[in-house]
Amino acid sequence: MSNDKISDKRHLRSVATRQKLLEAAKEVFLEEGFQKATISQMIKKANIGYGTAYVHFEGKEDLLCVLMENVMAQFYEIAEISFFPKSKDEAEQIINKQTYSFLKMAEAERNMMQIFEQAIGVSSVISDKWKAIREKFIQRISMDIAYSQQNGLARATLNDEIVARGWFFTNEMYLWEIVRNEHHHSVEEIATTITSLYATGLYL
Amino acid sequence: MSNDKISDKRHLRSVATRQKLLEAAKEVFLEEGFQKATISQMIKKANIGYGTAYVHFEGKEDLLCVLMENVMAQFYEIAEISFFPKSKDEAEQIINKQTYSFLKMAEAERNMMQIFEQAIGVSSVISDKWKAIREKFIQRISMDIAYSQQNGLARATLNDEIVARGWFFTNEMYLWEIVRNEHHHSVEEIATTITSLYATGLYL
DNA sequence: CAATGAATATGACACGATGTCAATATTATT
DNA sequence: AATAATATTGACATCGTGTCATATTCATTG
Repeated sequence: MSNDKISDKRHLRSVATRQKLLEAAKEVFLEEGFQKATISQMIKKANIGYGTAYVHFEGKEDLLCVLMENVMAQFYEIAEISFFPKSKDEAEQIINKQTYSFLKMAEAERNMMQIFEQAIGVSSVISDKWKAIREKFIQRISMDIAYSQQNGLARATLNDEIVARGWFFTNEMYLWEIVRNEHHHSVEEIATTITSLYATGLYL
Repeated sequence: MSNDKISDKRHLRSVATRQKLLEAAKEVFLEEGFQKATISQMIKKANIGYGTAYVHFEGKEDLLCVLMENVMAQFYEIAEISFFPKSKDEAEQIINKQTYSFLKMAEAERNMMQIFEQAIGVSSVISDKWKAIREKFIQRISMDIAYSQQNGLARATLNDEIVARGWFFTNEMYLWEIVRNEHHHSVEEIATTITSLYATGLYL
């Protein structure tokens, strides 16, 4: 009766095993990568019964979704950065900051982002999660471009959505390069270079 | 003795079964997608013994590699388009043409490219094939940028490789959008818009 | 506090896909 | 005709998955 569920011993045990499994899953994912990782490995490492895993999660994908929740939330935060520039230079400055934050996520969360990238190629559930993030960014960027065009800062002849998608694509692909540690330049240099190219191309 | 292998009945039979399997594989891939497609299905459709498949190919991935050979060759051809502009306008024109050819491939080979994209996310062999194509393009674009910079046509302050990668990434992501039929604009409009943005940003 | 019921955990099982291999069949050569 | 080389075959072992009937643990009720 008191505290509803908190003091329910069964519920407490349930939460604990769920947590054990999540931690084991993270370890296995990081050791094996998404594809080679198996539920069986995670179950062994978590010291629970085989069937128990399926009580708490639907499978590998579901497990990873939960493990990536906080990272995905951070992306949504970055997408929300406000954008009301009064000049071309201010616009470039804001964009540069956003791009930098975006790419820095790749470094900060590299390990799990590597798993995430592998999973995107395999699991439609995970892929959809990332697509939602992508569309969120593109929608925001489109609005930013439209705002700049209405204020006479940006070339109005260009279709905002096409530009927004193209711009995000550059950012996204660099993100994955950095995640894979395959980038040959500093994140700062990449951010400033692509931002400069973009701002010069779009703004007047 | 005559014609070495052409008139070898055994060899002829071998080539025929290999071909039967390739054709069956293509059908199954297109019906089921890369992930759901199974070797067993292909074998059944080709009317050959189970083990026979593994004599000719190492597995699904290997099969798809062969099926994509001609498409991949076409990408390499597009990458080779010569680039010696004498003005900003001429540069934009050449770039637009190349981008258009590139994106048109997505439409022309949509069905198999869809399978290819799925496979890239799953198979490291296929993924490497695409990475090689990507690096080929980026290398060529880098050279083109350096050429323009040396001739005073393009902003020399920008790092050519960073710009080249960013530019190709935009192209590539649009390619996959078109492959998936998820683009909301005509290929022409996409090509001219992103080219205009790029050329304005890079050229003087 | 015993008994009943609900929530949780368990592992044996059936299924489907893969790749291998010893045996077989077909064709070439001697 | 015998032998060798090449190509084909399907049964088998293996592995990962997801389900489900059963068992266990805990809460509630009379």
